[in-house]
Amino acid sequence: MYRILQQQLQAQIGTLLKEKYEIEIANLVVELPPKIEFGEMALPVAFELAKRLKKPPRAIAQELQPLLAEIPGVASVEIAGAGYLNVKLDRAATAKRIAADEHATVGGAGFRLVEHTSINPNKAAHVGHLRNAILGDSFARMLKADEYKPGYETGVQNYIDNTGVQVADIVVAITHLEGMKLDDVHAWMTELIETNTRLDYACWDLYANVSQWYDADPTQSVARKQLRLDTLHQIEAGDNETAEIADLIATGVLRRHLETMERLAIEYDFLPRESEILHLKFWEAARQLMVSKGVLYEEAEGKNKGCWVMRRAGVELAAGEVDEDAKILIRSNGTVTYVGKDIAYHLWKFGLLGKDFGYAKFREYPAHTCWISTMHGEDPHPSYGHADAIYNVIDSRQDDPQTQVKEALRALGYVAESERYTHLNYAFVGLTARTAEELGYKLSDEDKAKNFIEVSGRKGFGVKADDLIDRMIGAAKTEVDTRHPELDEVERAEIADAIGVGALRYFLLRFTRNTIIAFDYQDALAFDGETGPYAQYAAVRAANIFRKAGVSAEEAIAAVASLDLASMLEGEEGTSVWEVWLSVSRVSQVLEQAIATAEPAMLARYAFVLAQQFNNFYHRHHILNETDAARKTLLLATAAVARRELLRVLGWLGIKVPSAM
RNA sequence: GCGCCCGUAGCUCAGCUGGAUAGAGCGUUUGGCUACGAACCAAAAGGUCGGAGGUUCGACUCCUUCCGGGCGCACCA
Repeated sequence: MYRILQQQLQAQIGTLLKEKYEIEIANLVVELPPKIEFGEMALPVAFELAKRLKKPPRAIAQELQPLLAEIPGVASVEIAGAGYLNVKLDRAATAKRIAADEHATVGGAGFRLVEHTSINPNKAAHVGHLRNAILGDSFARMLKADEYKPGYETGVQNYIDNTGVQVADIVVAITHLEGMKLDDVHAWMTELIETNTRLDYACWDLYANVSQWYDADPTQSVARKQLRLDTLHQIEAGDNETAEIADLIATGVLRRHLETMERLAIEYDFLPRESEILHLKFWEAARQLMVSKGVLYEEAEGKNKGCWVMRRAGVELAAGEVDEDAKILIRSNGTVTYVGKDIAYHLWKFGLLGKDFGYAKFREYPAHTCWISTMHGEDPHPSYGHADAIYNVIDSRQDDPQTQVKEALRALGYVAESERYTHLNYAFVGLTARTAEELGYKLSDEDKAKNFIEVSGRKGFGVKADDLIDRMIGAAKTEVDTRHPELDEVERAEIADAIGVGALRYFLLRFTRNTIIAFDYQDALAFDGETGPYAQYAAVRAANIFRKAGVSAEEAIAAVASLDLASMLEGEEGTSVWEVWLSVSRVSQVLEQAIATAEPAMLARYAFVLAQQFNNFYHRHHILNETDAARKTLLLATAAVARRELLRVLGWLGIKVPSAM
């Protein structure tokens, strides 16, 4: 609702400036004043015009003032300070429009492909992977079509590098350190299932072991590295026992990852795998395209002689100069590099490759199917390689290669596509010294002095995702058990689940993307203050009011339409109620901004502000004891709209509200 | 060496395209539960926004430079 009025104001000023002064301003600032007494919207436009019109800002403001007051919904316009135009809204009329759920819509048509999670399927997921998945899942929820975003179509994919070195490492561990053959691997995996042991956890330790083993004996390290390389090549080639073992392990670990993520309400539509990108010869198609357009060329001189390379973004060369910094896509031995394969994959995402995966069903979620890539798929099947815009949730340490892929698209002439290619990057997750020591890691004095300790899969050092989820839910369960002994075990467990997951999701979302998170168990397990449970609690309290009042939230909201609100929203008491409505009205504005900046943290913070606003209101106005019937109706409706929007925003963040807390 | 990111209260972080007295949470001190359940609310203390210049009517925000910290720059994926 706020956004609608804001847009109207901007449009009105725009035409006014054109008619009166023949001036156009690209970005008309309409902001929230620092204090509610100044009104609901403030325009510093007069300052900007002062110089161009050679008039004092106050005089300009005076000329604009009466014209703005004519906008429907605007109660008055005042001039403040040196020339601010402060707009006061018609509170009663605006509140009724909010109650009727009038709001600006966000977004537009087109298919948006969000890729996130993308964990190497060779060991358990850790807290850094959770940041990726929660960020990606929340962003996908923000984009997904609903009444706020009628146009958006989305697909969520999780890229699986099942033929990379990390999988090769785990295969070396299994075949050489553990001495297993294919049959043994089958037996081992069956045993793990029977003893209820997590495969990805077993691999976590094996991976750490083999990583140390490569360099444990200096006389052997060359041979052991060669073994790793040979293993990798066998896996890439396929159709052999090593590749079969790799597939068994990678698929088993992948299933575990999906289970872990489903605990956090994270689901996927499609799992494209590296093995199909190789075997369906995506790269060959991309290579031909790039060569034909002159983007990929063979280097004849310098250190990269004999390689096929691509120019980096923004590089200008004089005639005859050798581009030593060019990105190598094909090595002199003829093999393709990672960025090369990634370019092929991204051409597919935009439907520019002329090839598609085979699709097979892989996992059934309660409401939909998750598909996986195969050579020869099932029919009928969906297809995801036709995106209008893509969002890749990838660690910012991958900024460089991501830029190369984008540059390749641009150089090939797909400029529009490269502009709709968003690398949704984020800083990594480290551990605080306290948490690192708690996990049994011995720290040097140098480490202790740092703000964070880096996790290391090769050392087997980090916080495993399932361990963290277990502890979050466990801590919530302890609280629920003492607070609600009257509820049965199943219900208590459900509530603890919602709280633990809500706390975890909020904890990893509240930081903006480029903030390095130093993960600390103590901070994550806090359920007070700016946390997920705080926001959930506000929604639960609101729901309790309606249960006791004997009316539904919907009825409470509907009752506002026939109420004379004007006097009830003025004065100190009225303003404290109005402030809740004003906060509530900003949903689409915040959502729009959060999508534009790809920053779910903005919505997370807004959810907290809404909850805070509600809690404040809740203490100040005792709704059920209110004797004035009209006032009680307004207070009930206030709680109802606050709850409605809080639920909406928490839904975009993937945070459920439990039945009780 | 080159590129990108960060430096805001004791701690952890917000601060949207430059706008009014720089905001939260935690922690500290104090007050509030026979309640719409205190996973809450209220109040207080706490800041030369890393330093120095500059642009501007106006700078936490833009530019330059310096200091401090992080990450990335391979015929690894």
